[in-house]
Amino acid sequence: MLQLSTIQNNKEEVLARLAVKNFDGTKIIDEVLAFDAERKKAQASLDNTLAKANSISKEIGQLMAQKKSDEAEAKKKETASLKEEAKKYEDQKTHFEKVLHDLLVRVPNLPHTSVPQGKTPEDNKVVRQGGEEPKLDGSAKPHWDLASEYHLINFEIGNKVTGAGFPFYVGKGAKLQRALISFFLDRAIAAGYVEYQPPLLVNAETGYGTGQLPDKDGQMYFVNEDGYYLIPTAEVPVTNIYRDVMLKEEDFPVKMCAYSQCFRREAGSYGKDVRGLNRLHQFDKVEIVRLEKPENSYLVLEEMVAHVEGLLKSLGLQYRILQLCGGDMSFASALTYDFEVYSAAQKKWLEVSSVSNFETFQSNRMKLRYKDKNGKIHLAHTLNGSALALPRIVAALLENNQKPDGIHIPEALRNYTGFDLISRQ
RNA sequence: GGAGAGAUGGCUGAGCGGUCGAUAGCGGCGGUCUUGAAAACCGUUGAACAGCAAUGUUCCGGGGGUUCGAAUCCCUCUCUCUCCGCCA
Repeated sequence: MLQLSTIQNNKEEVLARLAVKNFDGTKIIDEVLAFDAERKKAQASLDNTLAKANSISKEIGQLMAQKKSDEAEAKKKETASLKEEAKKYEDQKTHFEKVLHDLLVRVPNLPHTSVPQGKTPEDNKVVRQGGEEPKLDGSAKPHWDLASEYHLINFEIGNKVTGAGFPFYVGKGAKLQRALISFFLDRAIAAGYVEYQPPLLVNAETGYGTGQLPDKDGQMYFVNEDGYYLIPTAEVPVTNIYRDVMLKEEDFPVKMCAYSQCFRREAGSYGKDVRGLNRLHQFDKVEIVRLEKPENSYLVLEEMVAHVEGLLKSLGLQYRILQLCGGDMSFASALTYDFEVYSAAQKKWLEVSSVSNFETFQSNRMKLRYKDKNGKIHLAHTLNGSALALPRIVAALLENNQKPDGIHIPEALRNYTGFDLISRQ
């Protein structure tokens, strides 16, 4: 959530930057400012009333100590009207605070000044491209055919046991999953990230902390009985470890990584690009999360991009890095790079990672702060990225490495899989 | 699931319904002493909001209540611990 001071001091700039995300903030920002003024007024009135009541109470205390109970009784009557007044201002204050918060929580983060204007994925900017285009002949098959031909992934039994979007991984398919997870985690750990295994269910407060709520309510699976949400990404539990935490300057950098399964309802996205592994309700992902001082966060973002890029190079996949345009960015992000790998048999680019700097948007919600050397308190910056999401990596690996004798496993993975070829039985 | 105990400042731990934002110890910071360090001694040391400031208000797990006045009494929720039951 944006800081009130940012909105108060730079209203015009805030509106202009929101417009880059195609968000018309004129009405809501005016409301925010108006309600904040009301809130302050109520607070000031309440403070005055309470100050009066407190001083009378003290006098009563002194009178009682001196056994002057008559005078004390007289004083008590004076406070009756103050109590009512205080109650009134208290209610006002609570009301305005709630309204203000509900408004603020609906305003997206400001995009970084470098973010290009745009409405659709076509407006994203290609930053760079790497890897070689896989050479396949006309008989190349998409991964869903390969998956069934080599008995790696079984969508049908997933349909039967749960529903669409919940496949079973089988045999070498399952092993390949495990290999990728271990490979990604080991690379993150080697880069200095501390591994966490987070809970897969979180409470609503946590959902608000990272910005999924209220924006993405309805996209998360919800366990009604206990009020828990299934996590759409490990970012949610891992970043919230630091909710309501006051760090010291020397605690930085904070580098965390986590493997988790991710659950997404994907409501409203049926029909398009959903074949095979392209879009699932449950999938595996290794996430990297960082907390940083504001002055370092954009350097760190580039570092994270380099880390993800290194993974894709190791796997020998052709990839490109996009800077997302305002319209394609998430609610909470200030700057996002997406990674896509080329799927040779489907002849299209598949998103496999998203690396973002949230600046203080999440930390303001979470009260994630640090004290600098002078004891001044600041909000920390939060960043995260997928490193990497498995399903589309698996899709690209299967498709791009299909040869007449089977599917070849990239060198970097062979220590993890224990095999270098998936062949027909 | 049943029974009981508890939640206080960075940590440990006191706290009678009326100068309690809170005793004390540890830790932190500053100083004295020392060539330097340790020890000892002295001082200092929570946060949020409003205000140029003086200052005021709020915060003793969360929420509600009683009272002129609540860390202290009552209700409720959450969490932690102990015992019993169940269990991968």
